[in-house]
Amino acid sequence: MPELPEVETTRAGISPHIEAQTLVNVMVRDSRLRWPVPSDLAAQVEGRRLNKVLRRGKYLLFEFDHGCIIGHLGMTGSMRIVAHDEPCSYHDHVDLVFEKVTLRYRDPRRFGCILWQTHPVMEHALLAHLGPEPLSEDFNPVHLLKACKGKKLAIKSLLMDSKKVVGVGNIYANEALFMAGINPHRQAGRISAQRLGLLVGACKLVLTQAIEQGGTTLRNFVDSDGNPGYFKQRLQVYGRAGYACTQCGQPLIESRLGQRSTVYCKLCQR
DNA sequence: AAATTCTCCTGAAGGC
DNA sequence: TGCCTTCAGGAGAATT
Repeated sequence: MPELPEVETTRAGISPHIEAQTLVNVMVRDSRLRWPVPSDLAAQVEGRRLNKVLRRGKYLLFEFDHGCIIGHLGMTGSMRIVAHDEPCSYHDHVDLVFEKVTLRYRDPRRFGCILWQTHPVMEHALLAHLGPEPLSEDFNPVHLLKACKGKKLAIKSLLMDSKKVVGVGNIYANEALFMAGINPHRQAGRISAQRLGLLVGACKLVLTQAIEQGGTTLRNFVDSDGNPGYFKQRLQVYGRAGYACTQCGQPLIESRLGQRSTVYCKLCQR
């Protein structure tokens, strides 16, 4: 399930292969994604030169002079560079055919999207109200303290709210809260500034490490070359319910928080 | 306004 | 072996 590190791994993997190339053909085999692939997508971009592949949160932005293709991998999406004659298979919904290679979008569960936005791209409804990037200076203890002030919802839910900070999904929210020693169920407004500062640092560290490892492969995430990520070996709590806490040895607890699997140590996280 | 629940979807995993 | 049920979850939309 792609989170920010997986999306960044994808962006870094595909961009050198397609930047500065002309997009010669858009092939939509199945437009039924989270939102329909725009029927005018081909007309917008065919024959145009791709400038850069950017990322905002978990959105990939394929930037042309006049606008951007906005892509999201949802739960099970992936984008790979393939040869023009590579046979496609079930769930390979969209191909962006460039001069030298094809970018292939695959998404079995179809929770992702492929959209078009004429510049300025950040005015798109999906992008306009996003919080700061977690690895930027704008995500800092003061920002998080302000976001948490007076809030009664669980800190984990707040951390996963893209209006507060983008890119922190379920896996890394669990991991960051463990690293910071904070119980995921604790009300956001009832955490000291100092501990929120620790949490900011934990988010940055866990995301940075995951990017260095090429992301986390749980079920079917593969990067742009079809390789899995290796961060799974580093996970401390996610997927380890019932197993021993790496700090104190007590069995880790699993609970549900906003329909999300939440794993933590009752002793180490308060 | 804030918080919670619902919704989309398919493959994997577990039970019998 | 095979069919059935349950579960996973990104995040916007709908509801409380």
